[in-house]
Amino acid sequence: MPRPSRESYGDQKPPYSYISLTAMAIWNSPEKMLPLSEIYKFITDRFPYYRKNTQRWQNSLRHNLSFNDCFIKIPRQPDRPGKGAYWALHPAAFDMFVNGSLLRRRKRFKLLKSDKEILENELAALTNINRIFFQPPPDAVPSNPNLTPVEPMEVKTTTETTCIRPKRAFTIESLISDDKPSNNNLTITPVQPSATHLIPHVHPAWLLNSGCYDLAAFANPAALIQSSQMYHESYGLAASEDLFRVSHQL
DNA sequence: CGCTGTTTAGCTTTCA
DNA sequence: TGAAAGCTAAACAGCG
Repeated sequence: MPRPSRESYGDQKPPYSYISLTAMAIWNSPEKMLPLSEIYKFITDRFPYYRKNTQRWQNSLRHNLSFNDCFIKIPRQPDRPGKGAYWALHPAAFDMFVNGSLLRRRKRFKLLKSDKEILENELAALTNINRIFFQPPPDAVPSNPNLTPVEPMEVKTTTETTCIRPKRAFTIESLISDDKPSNNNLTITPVQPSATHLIPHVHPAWLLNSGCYDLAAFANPAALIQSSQMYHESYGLAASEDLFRVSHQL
């Protein structure tokens, strides 16, 4: 018997957790990140059940976003004013769900404290980069002696940066195979950041979803581009297509 | 002021 | 049956 499609639940509550629904919404977005209001919209558009009692489930959903490390809050870029941040999926949270199912997760995705600190540090660095690159050119705004120029914050760099791509998501293979090191890991060596090396307008979610955790890679455009290309060729598109297919089958 | 985000608490459900 | 996962409620702070 064919399984019901997502749209066939009608007023019945869909068998997805809030985490699954949120992950679906984020993955269906072109940029793989959404503001809270768009996550609400995705869910209410597809699941009529959630068009009522909005206060209740939206509160639960916000709780899940804050509580679970699998969701990353990404500050808005200055050219995208609005309320609230963007939310993305942590790249290491790909294989949370049992047998590729969005019904129940294998285990809670929890970052180690050290990893969490690294991530926060990197997001702070990105916010700083955005501030620098989205600052209007000096000749575009009348000089105002009351404004303090933005001083670039020091971006921590390492001599070696490892970009860890997630295992191919939602396959039995990914669930049963070891996390043994492989050539899936790309080692790049960033150079010291400078104004000419930094890439403007690269969004945090793009970087995070490309599996590159260390934003020092910003300092080496060639490595960043190479990393991105390899990711998309071997994993990125396939992984997102898998999730998209799964979320449509259920 | 309403929305967003965080946190705590208590309960139910599911799984090993 | 205990632990983990999930759901709900609520209080509160910050921000646009």
